[in-house]
Amino acid sequence: MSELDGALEPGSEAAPARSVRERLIMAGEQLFAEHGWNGVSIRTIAAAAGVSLAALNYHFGVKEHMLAEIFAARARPIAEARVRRLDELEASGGVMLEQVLDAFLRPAFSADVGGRIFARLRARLGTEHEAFSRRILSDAFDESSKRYVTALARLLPELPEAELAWRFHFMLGTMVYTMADSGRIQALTNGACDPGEVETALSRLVPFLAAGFRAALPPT
Amino acid sequence: MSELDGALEPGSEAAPARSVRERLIMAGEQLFAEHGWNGVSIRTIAAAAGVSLAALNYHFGVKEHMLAEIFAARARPIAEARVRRLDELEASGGVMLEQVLDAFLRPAFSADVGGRIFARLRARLGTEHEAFSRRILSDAFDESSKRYVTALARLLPELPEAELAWRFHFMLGTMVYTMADSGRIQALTNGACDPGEVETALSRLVPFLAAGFRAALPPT
DNA sequence: GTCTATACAGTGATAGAC
DNA sequence: GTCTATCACTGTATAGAC
Repeated sequence: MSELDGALEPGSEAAPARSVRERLIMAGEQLFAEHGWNGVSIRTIAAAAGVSLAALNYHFGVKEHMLAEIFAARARPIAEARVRRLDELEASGGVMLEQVLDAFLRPAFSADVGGRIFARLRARLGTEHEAFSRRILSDAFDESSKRYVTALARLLPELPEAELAWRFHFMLGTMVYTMADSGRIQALTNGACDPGEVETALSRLVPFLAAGFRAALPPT
Repeated sequence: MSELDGALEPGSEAAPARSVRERLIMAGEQLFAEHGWNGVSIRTIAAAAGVSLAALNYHFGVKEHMLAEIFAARARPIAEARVRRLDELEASGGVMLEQVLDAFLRPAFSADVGGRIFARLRARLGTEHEAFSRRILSDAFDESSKRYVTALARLLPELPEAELAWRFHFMLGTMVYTMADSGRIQALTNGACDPGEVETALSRLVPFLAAGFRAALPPT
């Protein structure tokens, strides 16, 4: 972004001279991940990035905006991966429900870099219902999620629209709660189950959800 | 609790003279529910209860302890109702999976008084994984939840212990996420679905979860 | 034991100079 | 764009009255 970056010799990735804004975002992401939203002050973040407190405030205004930018930066690749996988599936013809669910869930769980960081952030936003948190989530995920709802509707044609929306909502609950890794399952199983293992969690989650999506309609 | 309460004429419920501690807890519950954990200061709570700041600190020490007491007060009746319903079910003989799930979920959703208040608190605690939050949840729910895991294991004898734990964990995810009412389902359905309606949510949730619990084991 | 008054270090945010 | 200085406010602690 900074016009100074161009002066670096080519081939030197991870350029040591990043813009102030980038340094702040990197420091913020790491510190928020380590200590949580309230566990770290913007002063600490500014110091870690080597800038002054007011410089941080100049770039982000309020603390929440900083979180929003960090979140959006991580969320976009996830939403894009979801859409790409769905495209591939639909192009390949006969799609199975399990494949669609895996395509939706896997990018969120994998989250190439800094997975845990993003996961807890996502979980926390999912439980707030202030306008600010809603906006962050909507901007990041509404578009791709609606594509999945459409795809699921085609796979489950007998399911009324509202019922499908509920089941999609339930899926989000299992996903967010597992990503949050609150320690509840460890407490109940004396540590036998660990939601931190991506493949284990997914191999458990997908069949569970697929059965739920296919469940017979409740008697009205 | 206060010995002054006895002086009131009988039949006057909602006694106007409560102990300082009770007034603080009532004010704290309402304000936390409205504005969230960080949205309200202990000064505000103390003022709402008509006592001084230091009096609040005398009773609760740190802010977190106040939340813990409020949560425990709401959680205990829920855990008790769960155990009572399970006792009744088991005493009546032939138990259906759907009945067990309903018995577990309904008390959390109903939460006779101040339902929303508690629901959001529960959801938020479910996403924190600090030792403090874990302890609150464990103290409140581990015992009754383990009874349900046992009951479910009897109903689903072919399910390995670990698999059952995962599915129980997924159920908690759908429950907490629905109770949190984050607005995601409204965003995706343009407001057509409202998780705030207890009977609607339960009638959707129970069949979904029952199918998930009954799902065939994934191929190893 | 219960409560008040007061003080303190640290927070997010802002104003205005450079 | 970035700084210094400062603001109102937070959670917490203590000393002492009843």
